[in-house]
Amino acid sequence: MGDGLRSSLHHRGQRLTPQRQRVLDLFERIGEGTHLSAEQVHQRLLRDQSRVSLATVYRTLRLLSSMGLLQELELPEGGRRFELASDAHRDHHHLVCIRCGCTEEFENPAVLEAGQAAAEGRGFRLLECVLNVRALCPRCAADEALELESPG
Amino acid sequence: MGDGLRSSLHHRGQRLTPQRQRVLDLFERIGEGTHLSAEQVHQRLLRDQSRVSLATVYRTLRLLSSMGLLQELELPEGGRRFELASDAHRDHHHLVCIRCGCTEEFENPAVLEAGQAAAEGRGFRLLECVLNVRALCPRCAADEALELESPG
DNA sequence: GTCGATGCAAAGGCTTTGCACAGCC
DNA sequence: GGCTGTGCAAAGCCTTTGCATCGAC
Repeated sequence: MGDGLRSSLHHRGQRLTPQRQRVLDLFERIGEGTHLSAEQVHQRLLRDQSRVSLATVYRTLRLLSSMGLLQELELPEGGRRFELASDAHRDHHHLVCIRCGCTEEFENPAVLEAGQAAAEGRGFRLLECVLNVRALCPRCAADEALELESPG
Repeated sequence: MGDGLRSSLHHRGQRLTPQRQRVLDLFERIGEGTHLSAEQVHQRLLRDQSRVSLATVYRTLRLLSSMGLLQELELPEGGRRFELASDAHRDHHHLVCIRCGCTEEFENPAVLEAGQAAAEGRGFRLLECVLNVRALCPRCAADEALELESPG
């Protein structure tokens, strides 16, 4: 545990520090489906008695993303968020409620195929294929229907 | 021209101002495939002798997006950008070069179907379905290959 | 004439950066 | 021991907001 990270870093002439280890540990502990902002990562580490400065959290999130260990979500609402990017979990997509912010994940090979077709047809080399479905979750859809009946 | 916008605004108790007209005009003039940031909108309007403050540009972009006349892109790199959201142009997707930022658009009904299936399966009400494909364009892929051969 | 919209400048949030010191290799 | 990484605070960027004035209806 941690040696994979260590050697990946060494290949790049970089070092394994306790801070980097703690950030990656956190994401591994909370599992694949959870999306955290830099601020949330910072808060959780403080709660765990792991003192890491916010600046280092930002630097580490960028580093781990560039190494492919984390993945940045492309959801404009609510700022940048990151999640673990495990192989088993790659090419999954997000269903986001625009009202309460809750997210569900799903997979569908047709999406990757569509991205590949588009990239190949234009001579692009595909790197990543991200589908975001914005929607209302069942609860928020019900709430909204109520508000339309009796506004105010 | 402009009366559709006027009556849409009046329905909401809002007014058609020259500034709002100018922003929408700009997007209609440049066509569907072009994505502009708030700053770029501001610059173009200045160039056209249409004096609109940057604050108003921001307010207007948000307004027109909430009315469904513009659509915000979800590309983290390079800040928020907007494009015209015509019916004929809905449900198109973006192929983005992460190196030079150039974008291509494409359509593929399989993407919308995937989004609909995910939403329906979980009881969500689908609003929008956005696929972003990150890739290297032919030129940047070639440049990168060269750099790997002879770094520095 | 009223009430919403604009322009300006200041404030705000989030993120990055400069620098001295700490600590990994 | 050298050189990368950290922490802190300051700066930076993009966006929003308060307020007086303007102008659409």
